[in-house]
Amino acid sequence: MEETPESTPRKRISESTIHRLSLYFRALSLLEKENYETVSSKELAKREKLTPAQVRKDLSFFGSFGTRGLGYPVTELKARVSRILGIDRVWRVALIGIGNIGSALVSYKEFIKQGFHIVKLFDNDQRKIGSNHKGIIVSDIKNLKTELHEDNIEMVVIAVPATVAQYIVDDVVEANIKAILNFAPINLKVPPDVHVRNENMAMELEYLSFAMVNNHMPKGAGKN
Amino acid sequence: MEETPESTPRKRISESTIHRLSLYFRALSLLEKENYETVSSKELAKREKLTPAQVRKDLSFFGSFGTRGLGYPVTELKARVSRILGIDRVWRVALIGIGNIGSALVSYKEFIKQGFHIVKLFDNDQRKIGSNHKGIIVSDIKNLKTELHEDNIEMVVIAVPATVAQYIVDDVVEANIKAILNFAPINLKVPPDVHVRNENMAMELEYLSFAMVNNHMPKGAGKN
DNA sequence: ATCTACATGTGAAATGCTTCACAATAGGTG
DNA sequence: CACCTATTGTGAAGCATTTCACATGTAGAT
Repeated sequence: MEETPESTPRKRISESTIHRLSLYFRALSLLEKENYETVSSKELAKREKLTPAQVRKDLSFFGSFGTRGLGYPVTELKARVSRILGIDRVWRVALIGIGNIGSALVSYKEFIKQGFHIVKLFDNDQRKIGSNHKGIIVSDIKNLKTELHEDNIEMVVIAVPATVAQYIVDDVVEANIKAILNFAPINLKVPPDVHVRNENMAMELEYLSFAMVNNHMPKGAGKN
Repeated sequence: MEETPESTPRKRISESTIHRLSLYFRALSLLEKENYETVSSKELAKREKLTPAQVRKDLSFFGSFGTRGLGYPVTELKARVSRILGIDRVWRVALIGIGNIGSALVSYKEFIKQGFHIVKLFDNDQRKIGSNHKGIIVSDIKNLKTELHEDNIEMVVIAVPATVAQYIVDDVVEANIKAILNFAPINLKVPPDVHVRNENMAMELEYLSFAMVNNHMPKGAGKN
């Protein structure tokens, strides 16, 4: 049979597909631990509450990784998915804002597991600057631009209050960073070539609230 | 002109619309602080990087809140959106797992602001049980079921390791809780009438990673 | 060698979501 | 009052995503 290497696809891949790739990755990691050699789209779908057709279609955007009658080879597919997601490498990440959220993220295991290494911390609070968090010394945010550059940072996580987030992002953008994960509940303005993803933890609680007061049935209810 | 009270709509509201309601709410809160009396769909859209048509369509699912030629009354629309989302009230929330993430969430301001009151904490670690976090004493997870019930908890936030999350959720479900926000990177199995929303912070970094290695243009790039 | 069971990969259909475009209408101006 | 500008609310069109359904292919059993 022919090798089909995963490749950058011609068509634009949807946001949902990319998010599902993350789900496949985590399911495959587990399957690998459980010593599965192959897995069907059906099983993969069941584990992440998706449909088999969706799993197959998602994967098919990137190549043809399975064997008819058998399914997908777990270890190999995991490697391919991690390659597609770009997490088959280490990313150098800086974290700005060592408050509640920031402190939690420094020790967040899932980041490390997936190659996101927080190697730099920034804050503006004199009591925090110079202190040590998990082996990293907190830098003064005044030196943001120069230090981001000197340390070859590729991604930045913003965990500062909404009121100052935009000013900080402006500096981050000037430091030529192209990927920002934002925890501040505000819409950041950046140039068109900078990627921003927002993490808004209250939003999902609001969704639950909405669902409760509107008897919104959970997705997939009544399918089993 | 006629009053159009917001009402539970006939059609199923999409997940994206609900999430955008959260964005409208936060934009309106800001506009209110800035003493705007009215706001157009155009301005609202600009502030949250959406399109005016989308704003109008989203709102129209719930009623007719604006005035042609003028826009929407800020304070009133905010009140209506918060009512639609069910955040015009207090929700009694329990938080399970007082690790990195859990500790951060106890002090997370956005929750309180929107009516999500964490009134109960649980952990299984003897060193943590009995300790005081922001005025709340950590309970033993052994008493989960009874205490959730006795304290009229309506929502639960799960911030425990993935390996034990399912066991805990089983108890939560038995305690008749219908809304769960899950921070563990695992797909929780629950009965069809229980709402689960997942918060996976690594997922958004993976998206950024994908975007970077695939020169995936940011959404909306080239529109300005 | 043939048959059966299983499962992928994929066009095409179905469904869902977003954007368009315009009638309706409010408010201001002369 | 007539007119002009601004902006909503909404069917309908356009576009995107999901699901269907089946041809294709593999492995194992007899």
